[in-house]
Amino acid sequence: MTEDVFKALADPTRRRILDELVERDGQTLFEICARLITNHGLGLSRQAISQHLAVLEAADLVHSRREGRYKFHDLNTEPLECIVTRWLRPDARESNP
Amino acid sequence: MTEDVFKALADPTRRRILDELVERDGQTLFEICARLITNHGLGLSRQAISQHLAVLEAADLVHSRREGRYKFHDLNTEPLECIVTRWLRPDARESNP
DNA sequence: TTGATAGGCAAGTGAGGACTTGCCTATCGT
DNA sequence: ACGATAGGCAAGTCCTCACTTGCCTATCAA
Repeated sequence: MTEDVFKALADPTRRRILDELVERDGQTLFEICARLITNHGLGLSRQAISQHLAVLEAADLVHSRREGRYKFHDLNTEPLECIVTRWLRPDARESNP
Repeated sequence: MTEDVFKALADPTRRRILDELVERDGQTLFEICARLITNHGLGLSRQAISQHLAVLEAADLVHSRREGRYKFHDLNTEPLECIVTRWLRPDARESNP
């Protein structure tokens, strides 16, 4: 489960997708493709982005809702929190009361 | 630079190494090999662990200091912080005053 | 109903990365 | 000096994964 989060974040393109979703939730596949090409110069096929979104969904970093022929994608940052807490030292560091 | 952090965290074995270092700093290569096999059943070659440590060092997640014929490895959790903050929404969430 | 739009499924290709194996260097104890 | 210990370098294998290509399904507008 949390293993998938690390794999999902390993790819640069997937991180760019999260960058786009953090600016605006509810984007469709085509919108993400367009924004990746205009904002980052990433000229990838639609199918490539679709597969990336599937990986992000499997990692629970992206939630999707289908409406008609559109499928909207929302960012979910919750799985990111356990990444840092995993390697926090038990001994008091800077921000421990 | 921060790109290397994601790549470093992508591998399960490297995450186990960080798990061992968070329990005790200053372990040598052989100590890490031994602990991986006893605590996690990971029977990898010494060279494999050495290469993993090199990746972790390149990502600045591990600092190393050489003393005589020993090389001690210390954990550095600092690069982990920017991972989560990258996708934090500007709009106030739960922990925003 | 027809055409256009939004998305999905499946197989194939190519490159990067994890791991091994073999050999070499450096430091310590006796 | 010698053997033992701790670690490094380099080439080779194998497999995962990112990406493409081709074709198929579903919804909307005219």
